[in-house]
Amino acid sequence: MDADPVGPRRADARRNRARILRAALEAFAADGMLVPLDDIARRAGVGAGTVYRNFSTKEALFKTVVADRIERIVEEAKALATAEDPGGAFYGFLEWVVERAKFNHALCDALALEGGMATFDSECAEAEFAQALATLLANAQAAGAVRADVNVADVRTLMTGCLFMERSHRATGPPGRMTALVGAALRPSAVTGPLPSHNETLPVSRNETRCEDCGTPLRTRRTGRPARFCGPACRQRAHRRRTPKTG
Amino acid sequence: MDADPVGPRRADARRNRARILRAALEAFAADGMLVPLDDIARRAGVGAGTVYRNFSTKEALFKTVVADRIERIVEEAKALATAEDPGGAFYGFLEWVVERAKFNHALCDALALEGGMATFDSECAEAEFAQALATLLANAQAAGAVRADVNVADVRTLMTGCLFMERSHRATGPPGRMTALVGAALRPSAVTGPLPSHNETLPVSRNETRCEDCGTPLRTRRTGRPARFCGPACRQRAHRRRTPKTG
DNA sequence: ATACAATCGGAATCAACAGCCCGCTTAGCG
DNA sequence: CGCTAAGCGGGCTGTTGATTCCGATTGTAT
Repeated sequence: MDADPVGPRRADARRNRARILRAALEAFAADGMLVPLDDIARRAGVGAGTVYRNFSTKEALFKTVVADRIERIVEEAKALATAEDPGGAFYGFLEWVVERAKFNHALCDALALEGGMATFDSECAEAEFAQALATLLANAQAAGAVRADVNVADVRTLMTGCLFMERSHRATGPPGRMTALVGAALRPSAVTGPLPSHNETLPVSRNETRCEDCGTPLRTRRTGRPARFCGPACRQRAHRRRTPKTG
Repeated sequence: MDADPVGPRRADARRNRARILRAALEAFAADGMLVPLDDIARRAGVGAGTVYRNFSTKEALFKTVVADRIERIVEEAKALATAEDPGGAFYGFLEWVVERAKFNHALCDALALEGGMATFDSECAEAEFAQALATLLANAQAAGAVRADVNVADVRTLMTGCLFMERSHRATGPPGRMTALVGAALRPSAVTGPLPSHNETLPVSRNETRCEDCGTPLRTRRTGRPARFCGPACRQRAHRRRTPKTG
């Protein structure tokens, strides 16, 4: 899938591949997927062409680098799966992942990708990660350390959410604060009522299908442009609002 | 600051401005700041030049659109400031904002901007928002509905975090679930220990300054390339890991 | 040392976009 | 109606970044 020639014959080629991987690791960690490929090539001391002889696309390079890091995380999760204190293992793992990924822009980008990281490493790392996390969660729940009404998907989302929050909170608060708060939400003592569940499944498309003024869901319709308001009142209000103040 | 000619003389110009604003609202809501300006122009049925005659830059247009939405939110917050049930007002506001912004990519982009949304609307909307939120929070805390050890910055971050999570959780979970969880974390019953605070201030640069293998913080040093590992062991392990599998 | 094929490097190509410019249109006044 | 400047559209320019190409290098086997 990557079309990466992993075993080049010539020694210099093998050396170059390693330098590229090293440079990519640094560069992606610092700036995420947004680093120009040329920068990586320069840091590695090779030409752009050489990068492409090793990795079919920039994305393939990124995936390779990230998959490697994720494997490390999975390793850790597996190691914790048999810990004597399931609660501690679970919360510790959460904090560990966040703390570790916080400084790695690449990991953040990867973990935050639409639909989790399902697109990575031909689902292998993904599946392993989900499995390992599920085990940690189940153990912790069985031990009564985590409220019973959360599932793996919730935890996955919360994890990437913590990452996101820790990064944006860096300027205004101490590290780990957001993660600690989310951790508190997972403790059984935090249960104050039922969580929203899939009673009424209303799958919403990614695009706006709500009234622009009050947020009410709107029926889709084929009459040219989609409807934008749920009624004349909102259209009116929105219009007044949109009209230039001095008009 | 925007250099927007808000009151064009000619009727058609005024009409065009309105159409642009309308198109921008739709387009930004659907795809955030990443929509090409040409798309907005096309949706509005005008040329790109016309957009630029009304808004000095694409960003100015974006800010105008977003500031408007934020004003609405501030309005709501102010209205709730005197509610008879401060706790309900606070949590309700949180949910309302998330629910409302969830379907608006533009608002998400804006709220998540580095350093909150400080860059918006010449700090006016920003200041108002912070003020209104602080009031809601203080009231709720005074009423014992929110744990006392969180501050406005925390809540701001959590709010944008919920936004982020609700969006990425859309595929795997029911709406509002993440927000409900975070809400639980804010309830006094969730307090299980002290939150991390600014005891030891270790300001970390945005770039990687940690061991690439174990995550330990690294001293900066001026010897050419920055250090990448905290010791030979990690360097070794990382190297083994990085070497092509079949080599 | 020599030949030759694997590799290189980095210039060239291609595609997106933001923002600018200028000749053409047309609203609105007299 | 006819004039005139405000306003318009969309082609043009400049930049950035991914990916490709090919003549110049350089390991390596002999």
